[in-house]
Amino acid sequence: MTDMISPRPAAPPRQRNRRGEGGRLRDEIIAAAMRILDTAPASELSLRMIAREVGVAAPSVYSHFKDARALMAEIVRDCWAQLGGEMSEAAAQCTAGALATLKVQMAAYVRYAMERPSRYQLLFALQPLETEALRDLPGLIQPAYRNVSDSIERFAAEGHVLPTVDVVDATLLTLAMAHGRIALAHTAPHRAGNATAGVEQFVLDMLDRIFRV
Amino acid sequence: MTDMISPRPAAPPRQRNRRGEGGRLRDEIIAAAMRILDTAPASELSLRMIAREVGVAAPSVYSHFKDARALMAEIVRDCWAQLGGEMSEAAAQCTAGALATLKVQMAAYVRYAMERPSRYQLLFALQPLETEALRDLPGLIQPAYRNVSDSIERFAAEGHVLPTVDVVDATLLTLAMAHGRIALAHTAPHRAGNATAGVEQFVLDMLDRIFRV
DNA sequence: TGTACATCAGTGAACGCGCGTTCACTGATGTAC
DNA sequence: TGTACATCAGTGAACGCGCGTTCACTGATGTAC
Repeated sequence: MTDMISPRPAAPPRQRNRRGEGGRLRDEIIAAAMRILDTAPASELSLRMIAREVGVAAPSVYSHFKDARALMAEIVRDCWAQLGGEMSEAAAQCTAGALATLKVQMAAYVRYAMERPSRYQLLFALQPLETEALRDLPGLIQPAYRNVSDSIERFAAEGHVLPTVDVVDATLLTLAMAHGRIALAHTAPHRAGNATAGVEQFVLDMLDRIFRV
Repeated sequence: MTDMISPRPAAPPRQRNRRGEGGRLRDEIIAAAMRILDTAPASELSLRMIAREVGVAAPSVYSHFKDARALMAEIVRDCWAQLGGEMSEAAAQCTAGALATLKVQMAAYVRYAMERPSRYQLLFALQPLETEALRDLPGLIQPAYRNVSDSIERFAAEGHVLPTVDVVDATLLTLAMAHGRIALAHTAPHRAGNATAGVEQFVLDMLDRIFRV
């Protein structure tokens, strides 16, 4: 009964790209991976599964990615970019002070993590890949990290005293607190307070308390 | 070069248990799993690998565990118990106030997570298992959770005002902060401050600031 | 305008791997008589 | 004290699965003449 999870429906028949447009497949592959992550756990993602979702034979992937690892690395990269992008977008809408901006950014962070759990989990599952393709990890995290540290720096510039010795520590505290709370929610999704709204509320409350105005 | 990770050495020849002592194998299996987790990532743990480490044929495992899932669940269970146990042990040594006890407990938590990263990661990797064998998850986390919430309750009883609305939230904040910081360290192990001592320092500092005396 | 041809996008079959699981079995060891 | 036998601890071979990867290939399409 528990195992009667619906198998992925077969991809619709696909017509091949026109002559100089083979590059489109690359985008289709990434898009298919994202689609899979919307309904399956990150651990199920595989080259063959992605090829199936696109509606293409497995070897076709090799025209666009060196190997499975490179493909996965690219997907991770894109997820980090999405997360950073959504945080920046949220910040851009916010004209209030630094703390308000930080809260808006972190609300976007929480929503990404809670609404696309598999994508979010992939961000921290890169151990097996790390060895080569993701040497530039710091660069990947950068967009998300920067969103937070910029706001905190602005917060300090507004004349507030930080709850930590420096901006780096305050940034780590902010991200650690949010990531930790999210991980607990993901581990026990049905507990009270572990839905998106509850986690978002928790994180925003904590930001208020940590950076008490 | 990167892939030249030493393969696990073959297990020494094993002599079978005596007549009524077949049950010993069960313990050997769990012990072997723990040994594997000392050097391999949690994702590599498998029934066959464990059997190999014990020095026994794969089917032998089935005399003691219903299937691979039940085996994995038992391992997770044991890891939670270890973590809770080490926290309690640390607390027992501490005769000072509630905050000092909490710090000692969380220091034990951080050390477990940093020194046995694969075991720690297994604690939060139970998604695939969760469906049945780990319905009692709250019960598993309990020992670790209880350590923290008991100390915080004592802290409040000492007359201090909590930094959150209630004990539950303060417990979540404490665990989320620590877990999040640890996860960041695990994701980028070679960054400055991400060694055991750095993470422990961070967590203890934050506890001081969160529960500022 | 028609045709030969190079190129491009993608295929199908096969490989070896490690996995979980099943099955019929083996051989040592303790026990009953 | 000796022997037949049941039981127990564990085995070996085989299964199907999905995976990543390789290889030689096919067939449509645009281009050159």
